[in-house]
This record gives sequence, structure tokens and C-alpha cells, in this order.
Amino acid sequence: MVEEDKKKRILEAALKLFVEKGIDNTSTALISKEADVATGTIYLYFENKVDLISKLYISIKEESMVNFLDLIEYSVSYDSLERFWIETVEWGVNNPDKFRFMMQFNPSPYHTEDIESKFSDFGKNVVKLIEDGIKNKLLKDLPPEYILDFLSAHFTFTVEFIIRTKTKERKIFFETLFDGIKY
Amino acid sequence: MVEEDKKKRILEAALKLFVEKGIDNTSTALISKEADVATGTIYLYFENKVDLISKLYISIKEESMVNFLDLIEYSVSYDSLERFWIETVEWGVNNPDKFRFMMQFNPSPYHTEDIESKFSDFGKNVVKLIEDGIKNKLLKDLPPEYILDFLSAHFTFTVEFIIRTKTKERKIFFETLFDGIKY
Amino acid sequence: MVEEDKKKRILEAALKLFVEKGIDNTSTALISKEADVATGTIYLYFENKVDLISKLYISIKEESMVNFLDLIEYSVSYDSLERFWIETVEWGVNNPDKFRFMMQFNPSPYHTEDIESKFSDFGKNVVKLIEDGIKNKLLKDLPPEYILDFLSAHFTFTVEFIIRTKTKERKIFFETLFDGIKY
Amino acid sequence: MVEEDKKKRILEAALKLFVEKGIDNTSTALISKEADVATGTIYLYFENKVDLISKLYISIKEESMVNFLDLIEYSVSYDSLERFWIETVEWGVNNPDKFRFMMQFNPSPYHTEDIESKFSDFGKNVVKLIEDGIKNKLLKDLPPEYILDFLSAHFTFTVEFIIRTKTKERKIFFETLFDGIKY
DNA sequence: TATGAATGAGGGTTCATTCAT
DNA sequence: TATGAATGAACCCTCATTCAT
Repeated sequence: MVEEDKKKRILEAALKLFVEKGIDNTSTALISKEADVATGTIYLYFENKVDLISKLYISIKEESMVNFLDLIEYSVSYDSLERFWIETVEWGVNNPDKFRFMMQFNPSPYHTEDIESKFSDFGKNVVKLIEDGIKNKLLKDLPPEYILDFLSAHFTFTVEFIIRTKTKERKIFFETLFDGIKY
Repeated sequence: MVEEDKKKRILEAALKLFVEKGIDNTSTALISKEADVATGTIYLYFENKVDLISKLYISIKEESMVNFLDLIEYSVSYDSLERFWIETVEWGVNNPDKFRFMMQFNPSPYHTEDIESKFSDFGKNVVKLIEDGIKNKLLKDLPPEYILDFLSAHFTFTVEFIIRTKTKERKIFFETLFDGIKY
Repeated sequence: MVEEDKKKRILEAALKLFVEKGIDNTSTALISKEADVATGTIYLYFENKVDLISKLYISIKEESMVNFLDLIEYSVSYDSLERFWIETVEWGVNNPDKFRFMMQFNPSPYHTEDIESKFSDFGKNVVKLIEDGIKNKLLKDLPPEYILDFLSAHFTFTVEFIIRTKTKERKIFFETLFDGIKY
Repeated sequence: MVEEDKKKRILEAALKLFVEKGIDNTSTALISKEADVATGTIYLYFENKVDLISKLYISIKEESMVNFLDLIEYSVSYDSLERFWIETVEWGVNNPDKFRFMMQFNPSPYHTEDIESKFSDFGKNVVKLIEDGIKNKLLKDLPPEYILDFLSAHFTFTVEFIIRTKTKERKIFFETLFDGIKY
């Protein structure tokens, strides 16, 4: 479909420019130029600039969570956690723009409660998994949300590190995560 | 001194508003209003808005590093690391606005090489400490920069978590850091 | 075309106000108001205020030179010089605003080498004509550039004088020019 | 007197900067800096910026007219006119900043009727001289004001030319003036 | 659906002028 | 007289959004 193509091009152009110049230094006019559409066209697919930013974030976040969503159907073990952690890290390394956009978006004022609530189900499921892990004496008896935050922060800085240093290491990094939280 | 007072008020007003509304959604007019000075007064103390943002970051970063600067004069051990980590976390918890401003500033386009180069000495010293720790078989044989990033990310999300949950726990959090990187 | 109409209206409004109040005392807001367009519309047709000023000058200068451009295809004689001089003076008298804008622009900091270089071909051709006139013993053996300056200054103050006094005289004025430089 | 020294320094600084950067691109702060006085000091000697500009013009214009004022006590002849014209030109060549400031001031909106009326006596006297010259068949029967304008314009462009080309010629230039208006 | 010229509120910044010292 | 920090109106310009085509 032509229209879906345009929407995609707008999102791709926005992603590229947001990472390159920052969200607030990227005008809608520039996005439309990069996407090769008219300025007004953006407003056919998005309510306004904030809506575009939010939808871009949501689409990327969903994509980034695919691997962990699979995990939810399993129980937590060293192996399963490692597999999914590495797959997700790999996704971040292979999608540096998407990854960096999320890093920029997260502490920004565009990141509202409202948006994050869309992912609360996912969060709750992961927390449940962690609670199982604690019960099974796989993980330390810490607040499950703390472990979730640890996981997320660890993922983030590790991807940054790998992108920056281009290292092939993975397992030793995972172990810094696991050793930190294992029982 | 009157003039130093005004400069301080401008920085405080900027900090408050940047955290509340985001850097780019805070106009200089609003800052001056909040600081109870005239618009032009900002430009008596800062070259422009970017200069104000940068100087605010530098002053906060320096303040946040005071505790770690002390660490540099010691050698790394479980005890010294714990003491300084907890002191720094405490600073973050007690200065949530300053902490959150740094979080917002870090991935922003205002965070240039030029600014961070002012802190490169500090970074080098910490890396040296970490290298010592690796040699002394206190820490895992990982890239020292990775351990530094780990430390920094761990600090960040832990402060966020403590602010959010108001928990009094500290030691158990520090252990997730240390267990992750210890030999 | 609507768009060309707006551009023209902006140039006309700018010309009127620049002459009335001076270039630097005319704000872009006032120009847009006089032209009955929005402030931003100016920046659709001009890069910035300086660009607007420059383009206005260039368009007027080109218009003012049309008569002299014809002269270049002739050789210099009393008759040809008189005819073209009078035509150009007539243009100035009939376009007092354009004429006065040029007078204001010439000694201003907006009058850069870069702008005038666009007319250097014209200048060179006129100098060549003057050199011919000197060779043919029509004109005094003076530096050709001096004669060119004389011509230009004479034109300027004569137009001013005619506008001010509304005199119908032309020929006697031309003779003060010609008697000054003739062989 | 100290105070007169400061006033002089302000006028000199203003002159220098006006010529260098243009009147409107020169802030009072910059003038005070160049004059090595405080910003407020300017307002002890001048009502406001416009007053400073006007007084600077008046002082320079008066200085430039000294030679012609002498002429008024003589009658017009080729010799007297030449002598005074050359002396005045020499003044312009030796005071390029003052000369160029006048060129910039003349077509500007700061040049009001009110200011020029201060020199109307001088103008009237010169006109009277010219009228005598016409009666005595030294000069063409042209409107005396036209001859005055001619003289003034001729003076102006000749000084410009001499400054630009650094030529030592004088007499041949005067002759283009005199030949233009002689009987 | 798609366009892009047009809008005008709001942004960062400057600077003539004032006034407490 | 002299200072210079402080003021705030006014400047130029940007850009999210609209709407006639």
C-alpha cells in the first residue's frame, strides 16, 4: 500500500534525524523532506509531532521486546535468561539508531506515564517470572522491580559499550549481570 | 554579593524548570521569570542558553563527583568502594532534580565531547583504580571501561529506584554491583 | 501567480519603509504588516533581512542601469551621452523612493564587495567606453574611473535637486556634466 | 579638564566605530568600551544615542567648513575657489574617518531638517557668493543652489577617489568642477 | 490522499537607557 | 561626576500546524 509506505518513510526519516540532531532540533519540515513527502502529509498519519515521536517510540520498543516476550512463555534459568539477553543485546547492536533513539526518549518529557502504561502488562509478566526465579532460589531475594531495572540498565549500557568498542564479547558481559543477581 | 546571588538563582530556576518541562521546552523568558530577574540578566552571566545549560551540567557533575574524587586517593576494596558508592547514591537520592537533569542532559545533543573532556582526568584516574583492582584479583578481568560503565549505570538506575520506591535499603543494592564485577 | 505577488508586495513595502524610516529602523514585522502578509512569509522568499535588503538593491540597481546598458552598444558622443543621461535622470526623478533607497544603501554596511561584484561587468564596459572617448579626444585625459565617478555623482545630486525643486530643466544640467569632462 | 577629555574620547570612539561597523551596528556599550568609560558615562555628556550621533556630525561638519567660511569673506574667483576647494579636499583626504562618517550620515534618517538648519546661514552666504559670481559672469547662469550642490557633490566624490587611488593630482580635478560651472 | 504556501505565536538574544552606589 | 549591573521592550527568525487546491 502506498499510504503505509509513506508512513513508514516518515518514521524512518524521523528516527534517522532524531538520532542525528536530537528530537527537538529536528523540525517536521526536515522530516518530511528526508521522507520525500510534503510537510502536510505528516499530519495525515500523525496527529502532531508529539504523536509521531510517541508512535515511533512505541513501535521500536515493541520490536525490541519481541525476544523477551518469548521468554515469558518459559521459566527463568541461567540458559534461558542468557539466550534472551544476548538476542536482545544483539538486536540493540544491530539497530544502533533505534537503540539510541530509545536512550534519548527515555529521560525526555515525551516519555509520559501514559505511554509506558502500554507496556505494563509486559512488565508485570516479567516481574512474575522474576518472582518465580526468587522462589526457586535462582535469584537473590531483592525487590523484583529492582532486578527488572537492573536487567534493563545492564542491557542498555552493554549495548552502548559494544557499539562503541565493537567488541565480539557477549558471555562475559552477561555474567556480570547474572552474578549480580543470582542467589 | 548581589551578582553571585542572581547567577545562583538563575541556575536554580533553570534546573527546576529543565527537570519539570525538559530543557527544550523551557524558554529563557520562563527561567528569568522563575529566577525573578529580567530576561536580559541571564545574558549577563551566560553567553547564551547553551552556555547556561553546559555550565549547569558542569557544576552539578562536579558536585556529584566529589565523593568519588575522594575514592581516588584510596585503593579499591570492597569497603572503600561500598562507602563511596553509597555516599554518591545518597547524593543522588537527596538531589533528585540535579540527578534527573544529568540523566536528561547525558543523551542530549548538548552533551558534547568538549564538555566531557573537562572530566577526562577524573575518568582516567578511576580507570587506573579499576586496573589496580583487576591486578589485585579483586575484580574480574573485564575491560576497565566496561566496569566503569557498569558502575555508572548501576548507580543511575539504583538512585532512580530508591527515589521511586523510597526504600531505605542500600547494602543489598551495592552487592548486586559488587557481585557482578568481583573476581 | 499568487506567490510572485507576495514577493513583490514585500519588496515594495520594504522599499517604502526603508526610505521613510531608514533600513535599520524598519523591522521585519513592520514590513510584513505593510505588505499584508505574515511575518514568516518574508522568510519564504528571502533568507533573512540582509538578503531582502540586498535583493531589493540589486533589483533596483538593475532597473536603473537599463538605460545605460543601451549606451554600451553605442559609442560615446555628446548626443548619445546626453540622451542616456537624461533618460536615467528621468528614471530617478520618476522613482524617487528607489533612488533614495540606493543613496541610503550605498554607504551602508550592507553594501558589500560581493554585491557590487555583480555589476563589475557593467562598470568595465562603461570604463571602456570612456577610454574610447578619451582616445577620440571627446573627453579630457583623466583617469577613466574618475570620469565614471563624476558621472555617477553628477547624476545623483542632479536627481536630488530636480526632485526637490521640481524644475523642468534638464539640458543645462547635462551641460555642467559635459563641460566638466569634455576635451 | 577631565570631563572634556571623556567627552572627546567618547566622540572619537564613536567616530571610529561608526565608520568601521556602521552607526546602527555600533552599540553604546561598545562605544563606552572603546572610549574606556562606563556605559552610563555617555549619558552624562549626551542625552541619548541620537544626540551623540547628531553632535558628532555637527562638530565634524563645522570643522570641514572652516576653509569655506574663510572664502565667504572673499569674492569668488578662479583662484580663490581653487584654493579653498583644494584645502577642503585636503582636509577630507587627511580625515578619511570624519569624511566617511559624513557620507554615511548624510542619507541616513538621523540627518534631519532640524540639524541641517544649523548650517543654513553658511549655506545662504555661499549662495550669495555664487550669485555674485553669476552676476560677474564668472559662473553660468544656473540656479545658485544647483551650483552649491554641484560643488558639494564634486567635493565628495573627489575625496573618495583620492582616498581610494592615493593619487597626488588635485588641479586637474578642480578643473572638472570649474569647467562645469564657469561662464 | 497529498500538497506546500502561508500563518503567527513564541523562541533566543540585543541593547539603549536607568539608577543605586 | 562616574560607575556598570540590571532592565525589558523590541528585534530577527523558526517551525508546528493549517487549508485551499
